[in-house]
Amino acid sequence: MRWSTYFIPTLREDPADAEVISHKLLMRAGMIRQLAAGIYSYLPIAQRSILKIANIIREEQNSIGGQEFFLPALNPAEIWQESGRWGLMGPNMFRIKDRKGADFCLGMTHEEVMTDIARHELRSYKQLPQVWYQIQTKFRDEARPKSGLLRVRQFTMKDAYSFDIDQAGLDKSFEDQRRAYCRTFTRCGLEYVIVEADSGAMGGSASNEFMVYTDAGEDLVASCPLCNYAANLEKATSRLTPVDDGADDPVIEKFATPGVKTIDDLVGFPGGAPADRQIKTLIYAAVSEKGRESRTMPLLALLRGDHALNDAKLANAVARQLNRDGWEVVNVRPAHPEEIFELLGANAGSLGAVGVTGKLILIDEALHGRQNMTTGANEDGAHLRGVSIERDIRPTAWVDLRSVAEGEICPSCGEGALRVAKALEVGHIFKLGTKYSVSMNAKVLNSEGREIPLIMGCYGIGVERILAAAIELNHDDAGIIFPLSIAPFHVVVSPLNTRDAEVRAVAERISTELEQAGVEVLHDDRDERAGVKLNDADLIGIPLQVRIGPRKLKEGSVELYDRATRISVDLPADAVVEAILERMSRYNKGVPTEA
RNA sequence: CGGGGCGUAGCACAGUCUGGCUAGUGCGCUCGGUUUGGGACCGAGAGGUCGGGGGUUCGAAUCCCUCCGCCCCGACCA
Repeated sequence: MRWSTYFIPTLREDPADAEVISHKLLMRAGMIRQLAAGIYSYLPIAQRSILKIANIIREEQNSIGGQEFFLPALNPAEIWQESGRWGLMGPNMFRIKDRKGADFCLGMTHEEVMTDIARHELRSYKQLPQVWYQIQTKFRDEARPKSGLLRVRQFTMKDAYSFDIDQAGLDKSFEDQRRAYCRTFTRCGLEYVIVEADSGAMGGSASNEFMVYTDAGEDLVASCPLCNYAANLEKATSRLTPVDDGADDPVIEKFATPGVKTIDDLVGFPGGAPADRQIKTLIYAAVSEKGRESRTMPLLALLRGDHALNDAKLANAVARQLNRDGWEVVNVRPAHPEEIFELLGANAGSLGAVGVTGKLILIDEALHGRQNMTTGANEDGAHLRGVSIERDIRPTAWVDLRSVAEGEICPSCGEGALRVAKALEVGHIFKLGTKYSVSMNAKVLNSEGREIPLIMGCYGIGVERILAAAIELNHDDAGIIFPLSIAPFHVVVSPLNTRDAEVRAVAERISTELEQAGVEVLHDDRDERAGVKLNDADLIGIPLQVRIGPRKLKEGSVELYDRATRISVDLPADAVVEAILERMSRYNKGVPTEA
């Protein structure tokens, strides 16, 4: 490919509205341009990388028996209504009407379409298992698109679905995918970690996310440096060191606490208590919907005074309590001050659950067995001490509600101090079970002739996120450093002085020979100064570069430059093709084919 | 949806507070010349509904109203 006629509009300066590194470099390298918030055009070299990533994904899916489909992005409302997600997806789903006024949406994912095919075509356990996937554009009307390609409204996703007759089959399909994901991300040059993840309100059991550690990520991952425990903060747990509560079975005593509004206030208040001897009482409101009906229910969430509530854990716990009789919890939000006063007769700062009955009370497991605690008295300016939890509080359910904190002890090995770091989700696999097969009536006959719902798994990979993550992980002050496997080209051939006929001729010859050997070459035949060519080549991150200058060429040599190390070696001009092939094969051998 | 910021040439920005010459600067682009191993130099040019609409004024990029778009923080994110 000749650079002079190829479209790579590089920029010298960072665009004003780019914040994260991958966004700046994708723009500067001439890979993407923005069309609207969270909507990007992929220019030629980005498209080349994306096709390579997609192809690696495809090869690994095919290797575990996956069969590629291409499904409609445009979906009729009916199938989403059937699965119950037409309402659940809320404003995150793009919705349109056709000319007759019928409702359609743009697919955010394809459980519904796949399940629809499965229920029409799969009849017998003999046809199972099936692993179906596609690589398609997905649409999500994100409330806040951001960070270049990391959080967008239109993106490419590989989504796979497995259909099995039983749990053992699902376990195998899941494990196949897990291994295929490991190989996929490794081949793309990403360092990743597999974490335990929240499977969300959508149900399902096992759930693993594939995360890349980067500050550009939006998730938090807790991991143990001593064992292989790693979990999304929405799921992570830890072991706590016991707190000494002092005297057994004390009596409850009310005491005046004028002006005390927070846990901290009470720590410093005479006769108060340390934070880990207090009960934090938070009031939330759960909004549920059933068809067009909507109702709001207040609830109490109780935690140890120094512990932080995890919103995702609370939302899941509330859904488990309230999702029944067709009601679906759609939002769990902090209660408004008026709602709090109406519920407990006091204002935030003096709230507690002692003596509260007939309300939904969720209590964090870390409070098990605790006594002689201090909490609000449901009377402004007053608190209670000597509260023994099992004796004095009647919770609806004990649940895990708190976020683990850095430094707490690993729940798996019991020794390591957990670390918490930002990470980007590039893949997510989980066991769906029968949620969609039941709601959409996708059944097959088992070996006993009985009709049973298909057991499903679903497995997603964000294609552009792999590209962006690769850049977040591999760059320097000169630009992108692409892994060979997903680089737009393998080699840039740079004649450094295009006025020199000999330099031009050698560049032509080397480019042609490389192409004939199957190497993807970008021949920088532009009439530019050497500095421009070298800087552009570094910026777009092509792994290898052949630099041909008049001085060294007089002695018969050219330079082979390695983008990652920025080291170049002089080689005889007629030895460079072989040297490149050797380096490329060494790289390819370095990539494991088994996880 | 709440809070903050921004919108002037392809890109990055100045000018706006305090209304007034022909709306500037750098990069990029075109032409001519010189130059040629880490984003060259000289000269000459092209390129603008100052985000849209409305208003105030003798006069609006600048002041007022309104709408739109984009970025950041938060909420949200099967």
